[in-house]
Amino acid sequence: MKAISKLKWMMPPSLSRHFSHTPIASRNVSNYSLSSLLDDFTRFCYQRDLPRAIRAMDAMQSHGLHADAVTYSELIKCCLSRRAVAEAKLVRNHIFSGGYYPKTFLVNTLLNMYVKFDLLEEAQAMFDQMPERNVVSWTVMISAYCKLKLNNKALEFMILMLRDGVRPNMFTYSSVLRACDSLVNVRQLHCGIIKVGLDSDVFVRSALIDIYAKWGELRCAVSVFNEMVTGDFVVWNSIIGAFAQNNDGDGALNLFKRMKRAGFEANQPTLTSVLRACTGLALLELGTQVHVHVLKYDRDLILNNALLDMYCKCGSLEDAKSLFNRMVERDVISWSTMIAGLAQNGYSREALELFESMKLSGTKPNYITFLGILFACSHAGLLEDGWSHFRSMRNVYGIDPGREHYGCMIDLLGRAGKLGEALRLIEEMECEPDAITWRPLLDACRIHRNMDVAEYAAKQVLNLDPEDAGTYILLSNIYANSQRWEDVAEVRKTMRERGVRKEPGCSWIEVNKQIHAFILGDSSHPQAVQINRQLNLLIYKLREVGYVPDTSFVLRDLEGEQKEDSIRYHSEKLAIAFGLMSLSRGKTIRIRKNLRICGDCHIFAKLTAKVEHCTIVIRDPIRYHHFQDGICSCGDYW
DNA sequence: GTAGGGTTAG
Repeated sequence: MKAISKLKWMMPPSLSRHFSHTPIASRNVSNYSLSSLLDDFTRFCYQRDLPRAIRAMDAMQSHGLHADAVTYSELIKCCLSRRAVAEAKLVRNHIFSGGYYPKTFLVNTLLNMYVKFDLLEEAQAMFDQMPERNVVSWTVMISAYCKLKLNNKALEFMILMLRDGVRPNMFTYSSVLRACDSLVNVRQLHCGIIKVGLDSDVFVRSALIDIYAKWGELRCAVSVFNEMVTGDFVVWNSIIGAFAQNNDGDGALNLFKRMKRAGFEANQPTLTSVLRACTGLALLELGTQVHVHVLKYDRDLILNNALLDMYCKCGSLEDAKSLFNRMVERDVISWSTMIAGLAQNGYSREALELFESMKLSGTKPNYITFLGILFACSHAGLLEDGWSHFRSMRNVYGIDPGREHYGCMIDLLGRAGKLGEALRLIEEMECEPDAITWRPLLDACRIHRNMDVAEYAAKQVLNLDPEDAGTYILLSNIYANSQRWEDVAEVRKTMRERGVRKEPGCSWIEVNKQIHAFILGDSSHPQAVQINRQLNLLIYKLREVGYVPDTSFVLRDLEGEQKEDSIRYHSEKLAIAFGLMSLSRGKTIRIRKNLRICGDCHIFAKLTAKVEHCTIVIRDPIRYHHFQDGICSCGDYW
């Protein structure tokens, strides 16, 4: 009897057709109790009643009884959904306690279970012992390695699979695409996909769009998207996310409109991508509009985090703080976003206080949290706090400081004028210093006018990043300051030879949900004449209260020979003038720019805020300046 | 029957 019940499920396919699948009870009435044991087990499995199913399984085991593979797979699903690892192991042992090797499909289910429980080594051991592996077995392993970002391993498995004569299907491709660590890889796989006609599968399509976007090939992503005949909302989300990721906020927003016109409703991932696009463009008005859509998902953590970031990046701290306080659930990302947001907007003390609340709340800070903390310390010149948080990273939280943390500390020491200590810290670093490490030291040298260290630091940056236009200009300015004209000429020659071009200063402002861009001295704006008139008027008014253009900053521009004239038309000044004339009184003027603000524009903005009784927020690539009543939130320290 | 897609902080 025992033997028959075992054979019922473990029989090799070739033999099983010779045996009847008639219930055991009907063959032998005296074994009725065994049959009911099996029935109980089956029922509990399908009812997802894990404790009773396990008890029934124990009882069966003592009689050597086994159920069919589908029932076991139900039980495994139940263990998975309850994250019951110990029970899952009991099930595995029971399944393997028979005389035959279980069916491939059942082992695949077990494999998947190990992977989901992050027991990859055990999964790998089981995979190695499998007498036969089908496309599912291979795909489970490949997608497990993809998820762990062990890309090489995933691609290696793909090759082993092909050598084994198993053909990849759409499941395999949609997983393995993520493992591509070069565009060449993506294209090779794409060829294979087209060859076997799997390019029409929507999963494969969204994976292709995603990976092309990751490698910056938006055009390829768009062609994959355009080939789609039937709509699919995840593919829409992929392409919107692709544009958002590649900093093409306009493209993302246009697609979002098209998606809505095509009759697809925006869900959380869509809205998160759209928010990311608004964040990148600092579109507060549009972002606030998206907030209305988000209300439907007001408990969604990821979406709230994206919204929080949008408010921080748009420099609207009041909205950010009120959202943060309302959030029912907060994770390390919410806290880190809020801390970094406060720090970047000049509220360093508040950022550090929030960090204390975070610790009290029981959320563990991570690598990124500390970047915000150290940024807060460095931008407020809090030397002691900086050191103590920096040391606590390893001592208290077991996080090894990375280059970026060292960069913050070097920034902090450098700004405090401790250039020697900063240099020593670079020498002490365990990781190789890179351009990001040297650049803050270079900035500090400029502030403290230490030409020797500056020259050294600039050369280090250019060794590591020969394309860094800002550093060439800084170096040439340092030489110019010391009247070393031959060296100035040499730097400019190197720049020309290497084809390095200075990015022109550009500022953006949102008026009536339209973005207006201004470039240094640009007169292409339809209202250029009025803007110039407004700007001149403003400068006249500011001179009355003591504004003197600070031409020493002109030295930062290679093209700055015309001195006062060139800074007069810096892009942020044009944007401020335009904001004053087109926004209603009392509305905050929000400007985003691609380069860091110069000292003259900083004074200009402070005085404008005072004279015109308005608030101006300028976001540069690193931080934010809130100008109000003649002062700036950065405390003139940036 | 078992395996696959889109979203958040530097």
